[in-house]
Amino acid sequence: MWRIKIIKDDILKKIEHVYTNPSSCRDCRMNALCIPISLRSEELYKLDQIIKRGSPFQAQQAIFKCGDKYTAVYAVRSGSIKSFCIDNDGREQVTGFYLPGEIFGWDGLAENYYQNTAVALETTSVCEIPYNQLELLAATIPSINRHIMQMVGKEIAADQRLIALLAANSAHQRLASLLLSISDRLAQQKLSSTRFRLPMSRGEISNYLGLTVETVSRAFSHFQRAGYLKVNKKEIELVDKQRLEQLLTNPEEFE
Amino acid sequence: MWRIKIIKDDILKKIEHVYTNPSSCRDCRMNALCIPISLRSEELYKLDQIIKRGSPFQAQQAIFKCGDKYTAVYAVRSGSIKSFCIDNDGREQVTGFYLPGEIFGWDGLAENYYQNTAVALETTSVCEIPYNQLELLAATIPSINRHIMQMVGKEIAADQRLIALLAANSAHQRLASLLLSISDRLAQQKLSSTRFRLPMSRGEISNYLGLTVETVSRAFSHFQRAGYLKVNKKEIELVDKQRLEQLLTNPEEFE
DNA sequence: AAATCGAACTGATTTAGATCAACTCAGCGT
DNA sequence: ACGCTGAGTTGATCTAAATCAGTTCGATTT
Repeated sequence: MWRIKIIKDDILKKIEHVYTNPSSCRDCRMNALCIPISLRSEELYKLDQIIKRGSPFQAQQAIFKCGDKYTAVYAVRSGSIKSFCIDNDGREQVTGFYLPGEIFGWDGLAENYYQNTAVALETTSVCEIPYNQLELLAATIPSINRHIMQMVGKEIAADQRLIALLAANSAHQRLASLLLSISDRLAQQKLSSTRFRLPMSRGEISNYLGLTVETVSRAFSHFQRAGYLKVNKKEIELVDKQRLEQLLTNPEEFE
Repeated sequence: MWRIKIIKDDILKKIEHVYTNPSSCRDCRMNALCIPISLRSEELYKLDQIIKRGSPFQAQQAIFKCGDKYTAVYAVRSGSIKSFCIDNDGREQVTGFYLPGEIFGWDGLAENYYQNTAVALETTSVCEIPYNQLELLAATIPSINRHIMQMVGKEIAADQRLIALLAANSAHQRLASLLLSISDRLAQQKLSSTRFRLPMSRGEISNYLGLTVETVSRAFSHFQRAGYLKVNKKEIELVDKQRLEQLLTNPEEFE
């Protein structure tokens, strides 16, 4: 008991890595998410060939930095990523969180340089997909090209959802929306959608949602008092998911 | 004199249309913006063949609606477009404004259905670029494919800039940022970047910026009093552009 | 020219969330 | 065991922007 307790998160993640690190897309339990289901086996093989699987990143380590030459997009295999840019007044602005099975790094497309910095929130393994090789592959395999466009489209859709959230929603709605989004995305990986550990700090959440830490903290407390969820630092249990969903559609009652 | 004054904007735009409507990309004065400069002449010809140039849209007319099957992306030839979606609580949320030379409609990529509605803000001509034909073209001409990815990348970059704006900036900063953005984009078309007519209403601006009409109106008045610009309904003259730019980087003095 | 209507502006009041200021507590090194 | 540190929470104010309530002005109708 005691022995297990004192093992650090980072070490646990490394152990997990050894047991979950697949050597090919075929074996990867994420593949339904990041690869077209329709891909035939020889196509999958070709995609497999160009993907680089490096050793995992430590917490706080950058996968790429804003201003780096754009060379690849990345799929999260395990762990999680935050992406942020530096805005006009020089402060960090978080633009996205990426969970296993999700692709990040599309922001380099326009200028050939990344517009964001991507850092690991915890020990994180990623698949690196060199972009010029992917481009080549896309030119020969139409289904891959279509899938690429779909993934890029998802990034646009996610960004626009965030715009709508920031433009028109209250602090409570913003936090509820983030929690529900994480819950849904975990469900897609067949993980528990009601009990999970947030990989990011309160500060990162508040920055992402355009709020202050204090407001986010109070929102968490409020939700807990109202019985919608249970919080213990980063551990979250969604008790009344339906209620949280109602909060998004109804600007109405909350006491 | 009198005769000219009573001609409606819409009619003027139609007259303009007759004289500026090009029959091919080669003749279009926007082409430097919406077509890769690197495109060789036979490639340009092929692109030209697939583009449909319909008759102009009236103000308030929809180019496509949210939920429509995704068939094409569009380039603004003249006029302007607003794009909006319906958010959780059923209200309209403006996600973008598009000026001549800009491409809209990428939001259909992920789901094969448009996530937004695009409507003309005034009489507006667009080039329709059927997507499956563009995809075919991209597969055979690498430079077109690269250009497509670049345009999509621009959309992502623009969305992320808006996210940063909404998450971390004051009402004054948001409005200043929009005005400067429009100014820059007009400059790219070799139009006046200091005197222009806003195609959208105060309501549309405020919705886009996540503010109320009153706040936007007050911000305009404030800027005028401070001598940064002159406003007359939708006519804007940027007098002290530098000052507006400083506002974005400095959360400091404003009286 | 009078009446109507809607977009934009302005003033007064309210409020959600920011800011400022303690305080708690888990992890860490010594 | 003993401070030390930094993330997180909580409470007390303050303020930017929302809300509510007219007013102005130009265009449209009659």
